[in-house]
Amino acid sequence: MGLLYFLLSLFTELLGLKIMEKGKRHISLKDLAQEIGVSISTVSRALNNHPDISPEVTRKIQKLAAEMNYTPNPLAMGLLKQATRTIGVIVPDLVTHFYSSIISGIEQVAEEKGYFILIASSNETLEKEIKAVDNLMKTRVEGLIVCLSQETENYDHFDRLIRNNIPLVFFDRICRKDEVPSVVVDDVDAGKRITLHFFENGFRKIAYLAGPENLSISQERTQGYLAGLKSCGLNFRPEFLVHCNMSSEDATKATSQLLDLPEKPDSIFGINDYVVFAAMKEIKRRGLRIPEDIALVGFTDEFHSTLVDPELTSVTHPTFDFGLEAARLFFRQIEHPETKPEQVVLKTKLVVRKSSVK
Amino acid sequence: MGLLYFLLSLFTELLGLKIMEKGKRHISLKDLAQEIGVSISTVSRALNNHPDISPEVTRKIQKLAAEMNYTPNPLAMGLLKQATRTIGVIVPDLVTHFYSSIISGIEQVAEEKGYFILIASSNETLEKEIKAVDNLMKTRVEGLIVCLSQETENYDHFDRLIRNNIPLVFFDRICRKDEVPSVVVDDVDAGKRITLHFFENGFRKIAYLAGPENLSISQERTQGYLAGLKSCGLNFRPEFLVHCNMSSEDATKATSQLLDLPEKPDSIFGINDYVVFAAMKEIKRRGLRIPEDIALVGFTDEFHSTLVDPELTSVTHPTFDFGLEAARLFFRQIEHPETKPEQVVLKTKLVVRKSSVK
DNA sequence: TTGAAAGCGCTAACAG
DNA sequence: CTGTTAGCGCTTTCAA
Repeated sequence: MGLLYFLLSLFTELLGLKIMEKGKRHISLKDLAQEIGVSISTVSRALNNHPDISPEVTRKIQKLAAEMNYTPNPLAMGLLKQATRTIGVIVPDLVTHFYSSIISGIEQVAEEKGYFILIASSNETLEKEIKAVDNLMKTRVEGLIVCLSQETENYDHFDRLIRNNIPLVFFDRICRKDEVPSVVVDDVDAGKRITLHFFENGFRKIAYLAGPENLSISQERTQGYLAGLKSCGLNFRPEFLVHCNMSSEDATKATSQLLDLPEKPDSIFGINDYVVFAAMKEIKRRGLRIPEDIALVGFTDEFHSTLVDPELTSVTHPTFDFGLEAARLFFRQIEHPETKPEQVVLKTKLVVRKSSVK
Repeated sequence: MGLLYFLLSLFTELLGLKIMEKGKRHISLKDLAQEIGVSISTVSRALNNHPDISPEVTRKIQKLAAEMNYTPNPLAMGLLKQATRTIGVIVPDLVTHFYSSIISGIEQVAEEKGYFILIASSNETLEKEIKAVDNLMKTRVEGLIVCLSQETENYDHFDRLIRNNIPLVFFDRICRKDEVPSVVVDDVDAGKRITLHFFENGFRKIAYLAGPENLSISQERTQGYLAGLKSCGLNFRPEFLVHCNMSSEDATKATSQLLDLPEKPDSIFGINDYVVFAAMKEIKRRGLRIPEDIALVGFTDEFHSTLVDPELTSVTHPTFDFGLEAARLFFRQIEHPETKPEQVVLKTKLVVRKSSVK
């Protein structure tokens, strides 16, 4: 470390700077002002290219600022402007490609607008979701972009935000549809399309591993499932609709339940990656073949669908666009607070692979 | 929204509060002071349980603060204390379970200490890594916990931090070993163990899909690989050591290269999830069987190892502990700035599954 | 026991 | 063209 200090002081001397003592982490306007011998406001103006300041002074100040790599203190700016230029994002988990990709989309728009995003995971629990909301609000994010946890049935923690006019956007798993802008996919349509796809490929005993009943996506896809059955002229069998949560364990149990039925289904679709993969493992564990004995379709991402054997037919989301749209809705609120809540519906794609075609 | 406003005003009235106008997002000490009719400093002291303030006043103020759910403005605190209680974390990607889990570990310690973490992804590129460092420093994080991107060979952006005594911790993929505390695993040992494992199971033509040459983990595991070969009495064949980056595409190409050799390897181990899964796909695509024709071992997480077919023998990291240790090293720097940089080495585990046993 | 004032870094209205 | 001042929310001397 001695060497480093030597280098530092050398560097300081070369620039002929008075300040920049050891340990000084950040340069302030005051530092620059003292260095040059003008007032703080002159420095501030110069850096903001205020026309009042003489060109040479401006140049000189900007040069020094660059050399000392001055960056405005966001805390001071935040305090002053009462705006932190930070968005909080809450997702059910960070491992799933789905959310990571959405976050990238949000990030892109945020960056264009000069905003940062603070990411928090609810780990699919209501408790952590509430905590995340509280923590993010404590840090004075300007608003939140959220995908509900699987447990969330009570919305008090969001109602508080709505009451205070704090910008909020829901995506995928949503609530308070009329008060909060949201981005979703055509879940009803997706559920229906899967059902039709099974039917067209000769499957008649179609089962659905739905997620928690409280989730909007579960409900909508169930609607699609029912509509699909109807339009195929198939009867709905209650025992073929099983709810489970988004964990491997629970999904395995639910799959078992289906496979233990006196009359087994010949095809299953599941609501998310964990559910589908768990189903696949359980089916294989029992020595059943996919798709010959049981066909399988899921909602997953490209990468994992083609990783497993057989490759999985699945509904893929336009995840990146999901993020883009969510961020856009967010900034619409920031920039035009009076805009009415809008819901953006994106299209999904059913990508057919081996797991569902005999 | 009309209803919500009504409820808000009702709520306000019930509490008999003068302030809390529409649109007021956050309560300040000033608000509380005005409400009660004391000075700001009295409120501040009361909330900090300063002994000077009379018990009744203290109680009254604390009650009001709770009712109006006052939370101190972290921007103001940060400005004042010159400490944001925020840590920046930079990982190569967010999709891999490995990093998500490490982040959880970091988060746990951070939370205990009352710190927040800001997560950024380098997307395995140097460019985004540098940007992430700059952005995080701009937001005045107190320091960084970093896993290098695969491209990082130049460390200027970190040297700047080191020069300024900004707390820094590297994990897994590290550099500046003597100046910066770090957490790694016994990579040499892991590489050696895999090689021995292959040997013990009858494989003699052992190949290694190494990552980028500049990465510490690549180098160390290569050492282990070489040591392993030696202790088995096998000769090192240069054509069996192939470098590739951490993408599926590149890994597929590298695998092809191995499989195109006049004398193919009978076993391969790869450095990370993407590499291993790409290798698996390519091996299968060519109609080769695993493990009969080619055995496969990788560094992956539990979840994905058991997802694929055949289940994958792999080295798993104690990811959560990784995060815990990294965070601890970080706080050691915050709390005892003079401590010498320390390197923590964690143990890996070789979990044997079907992909490597005939 | 409490209040007034300064200062953390910054901008903007107001003076010169 | 440039400096002075006030204030964003908070803690902490210093005064009373």
